[in-house]
Amino acid sequence: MLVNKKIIMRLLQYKNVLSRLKKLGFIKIFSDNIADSSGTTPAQVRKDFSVYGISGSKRGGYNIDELIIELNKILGKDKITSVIVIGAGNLGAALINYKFFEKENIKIIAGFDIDSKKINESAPTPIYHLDKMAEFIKKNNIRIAVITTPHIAAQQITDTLIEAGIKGILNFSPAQIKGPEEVIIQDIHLQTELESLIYFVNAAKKERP
Amino acid sequence: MLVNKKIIMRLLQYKNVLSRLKKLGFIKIFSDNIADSSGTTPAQVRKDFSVYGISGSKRGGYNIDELIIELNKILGKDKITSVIVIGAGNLGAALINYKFFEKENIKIIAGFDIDSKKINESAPTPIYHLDKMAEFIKKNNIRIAVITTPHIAAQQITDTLIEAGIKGILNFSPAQIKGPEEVIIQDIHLQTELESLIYFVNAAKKERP
DNA sequence: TAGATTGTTAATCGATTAACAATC
DNA sequence: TAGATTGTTAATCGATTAACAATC
Repeated sequence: MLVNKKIIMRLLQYKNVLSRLKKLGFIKIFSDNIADSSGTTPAQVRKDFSVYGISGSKRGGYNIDELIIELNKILGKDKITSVIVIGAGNLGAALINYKFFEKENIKIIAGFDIDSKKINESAPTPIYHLDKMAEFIKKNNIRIAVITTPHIAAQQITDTLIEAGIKGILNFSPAQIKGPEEVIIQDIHLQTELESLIYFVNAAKKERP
Repeated sequence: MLVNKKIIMRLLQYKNVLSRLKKLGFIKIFSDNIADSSGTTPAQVRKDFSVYGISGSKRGGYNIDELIIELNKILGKDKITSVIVIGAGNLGAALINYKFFEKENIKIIAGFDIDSKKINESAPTPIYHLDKMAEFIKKNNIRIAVITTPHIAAQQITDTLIEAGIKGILNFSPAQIKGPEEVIIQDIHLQTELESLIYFVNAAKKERP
């Protein structure tokens, strides 16, 4: 499944970077500029564009408005996607209140938790009890869920989510959750990311003390 | 730099998975078990072990205790690493209060923010004003920082961090921050991750509607 | 024009997978 | 022993990079 995740991640990154460069007043842009502000190389940028049939003008670079439109078309960023968050602990609550998503047509419309202290059905983004999750997904036709629960709960919640119709899961729990092939599961292991950073810093220190 | 990030991420994952399997009572373990609970393949597990000189016994698999010890040795998980978090907004506050790190010898010892409302120097993990950051880093010999500030502030904070002695940065801001080659910068683009998940779910829907 | 940049092909590089001999 | 699993080599696969002709 994740065959071309890397290229899609880069295209999304280009799109996000271009919006910012546009705000700064850029009208024309070169593969070199894009690469620099996306953390990749000009050759990579041109290659990615080539694969998806995006072309600029030789010598003149790319028109930033046209580029953004083309990327948005490829990336299907035309309609709003509703997302729910399972687990309203520290991380879950943070994501629920994260403002950056809405700009990109992503709307977190509800949170769910098993702890009655966390529940607040009248908040701007309501937090419901886990019991109401399956029904909510079906009623609102939700396809995407974010899991921020502890390890122990993750697989059971995954099963319920998929049963109710969820097709994509962003998993922040350390659990290796499993589902049928057609459901897409992407993991973000915060702990492992931080551990690997520490590893490489220590390794570099050993090399040149 | 990130040459072998993938293999280190997997070794860390194995280690984390093994601790859990140990708690479940496993004494011997096979590459097959490890692969299954880490989301990889048995061949990959054996290959990774082979690269780092870890061996088990043919037919008998691996002794879980010995394996954990070897992995911890390779991964340098013997001493506690202190980490600071810059930005005490939703995400920053969540990470500061995230309990899962401490088990892995990672201690978040302070947060920093520019907003005086966020400051609380007497909290269990104190939040200081940004002005005190450089001095704090030097005084406490901090090497690792996590950035959760908005885009606009990220590069300037990065410069200050590096100037003060930080060697590794985990960057949650959407900015492409830059530093000297010897400083390790790892990005986690939450927005892009979620967008890519949505992309693939939509793409799959088109394939089989 | 001269110089710079695109677009694409071919070469390289590295990581994963397959396969299987060794052996417990 | 027979069967299962490791450890390692070779084959495959895919992604990145280099190079350069086309051309604005």
